[in-house]
Amino acid sequence: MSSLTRTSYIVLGLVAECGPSTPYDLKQVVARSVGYFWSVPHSQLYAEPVRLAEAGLLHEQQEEGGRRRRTYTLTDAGREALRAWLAEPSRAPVELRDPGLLQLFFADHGDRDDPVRLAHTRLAVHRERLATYVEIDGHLRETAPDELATRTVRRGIYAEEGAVRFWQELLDALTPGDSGIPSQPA
Amino acid sequence: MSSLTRTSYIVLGLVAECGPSTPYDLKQVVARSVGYFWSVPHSQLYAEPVRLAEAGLLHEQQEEGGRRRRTYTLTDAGREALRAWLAEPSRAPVELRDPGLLQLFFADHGDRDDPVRLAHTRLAVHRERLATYVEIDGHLRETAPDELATRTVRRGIYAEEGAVRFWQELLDALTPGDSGIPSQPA
DNA sequence: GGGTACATGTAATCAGTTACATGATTTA
DNA sequence: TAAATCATGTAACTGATTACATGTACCC
Repeated sequence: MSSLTRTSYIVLGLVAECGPSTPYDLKQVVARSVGYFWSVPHSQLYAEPVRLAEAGLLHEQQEEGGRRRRTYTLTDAGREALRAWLAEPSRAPVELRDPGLLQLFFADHGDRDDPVRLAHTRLAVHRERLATYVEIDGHLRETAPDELATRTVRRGIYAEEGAVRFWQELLDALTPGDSGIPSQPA
Repeated sequence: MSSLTRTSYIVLGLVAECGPSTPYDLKQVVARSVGYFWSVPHSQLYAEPVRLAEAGLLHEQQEEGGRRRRTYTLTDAGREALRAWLAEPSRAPVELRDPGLLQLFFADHGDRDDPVRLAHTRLAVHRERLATYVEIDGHLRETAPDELATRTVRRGIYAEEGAVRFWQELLDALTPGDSGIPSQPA
């Protein structure tokens, strides 16, 4: 019964948000919300509610017939646990955990041209992600401009912009004068 | 013998970088380099080299007397594994995993004034981290301006700047007109 | 010479990942 | 009606976290 994990609060929060939910419901919601910045493998969305139910923070109800789906509801204790967590702002630092950055960090031990390819690859990844966020942002600004949760996507946008800037600068530094135009015109 | 993890490559990379190392050496190095963006608990720095040695990627040598410290060296196979990993740019996305952002995401289910306190707390955390990076950056620009690994700290700087911007904007939005100067001068 | 911090490791637990498995719908 | 995809779960493994434990050096 060790203290609750981040996953626990994600589940509690989502059940609070969405009302009674099955693990599959949670999976769906995660995939188009929190999952962008904090992924949870679907097997955890089956395992974690079981733990939370044991701890009395969720109520579990199982279908009689058919698939015997389990539906989870927030208990009062669960709601209280969520409030308590929210009331205590975390001081934990963000870890970037950027796989590309890791590869750059050790690039001295690879081949000469790895970093250029790395920068190209990473630029593509981040640009794609940035585009996704911008689109979501535009959509949310229309449909739910005031909600706090809506704001979170801006955090992603700034982060991706920083990443794009970083890799672009690296690329510029690594390919000096390479503008696509031959430097010695024939 | 499942495929190598990120931790594996961190260990391989650090041993490549630092030469023969004990787990404690690795712990020290991690704490003032990679650890800033990809932490590794020290117990892993004991466990992982054992696995890598079994896989033939590190060579293990144990002291005879005293503490019987174990020192690890890169084997040819290890060097090759590192090269191979570096040659294949990761396409995996970065996950922000910002605990504060998680709390903001679910803030609707907490108390009214949680978000303001959250923003203050997070601003402090990110400003502090930003200052650290700026200092490291200044130092590295003098001592090792060319190395690629040196560049990684800029990634951190941009990321922290984005974070500061985000939380500051949130704070501004939540405390409109609160400039420290009373709005109705007496 | 007693406390405190650094150095060095092990053990137990548990969360997370991966893989497997199968029933229900849709679609071609 | 076969194939593909969605829905719904379980099982096994293993890496990561936490806690424990002890030796050594330094400092007051």
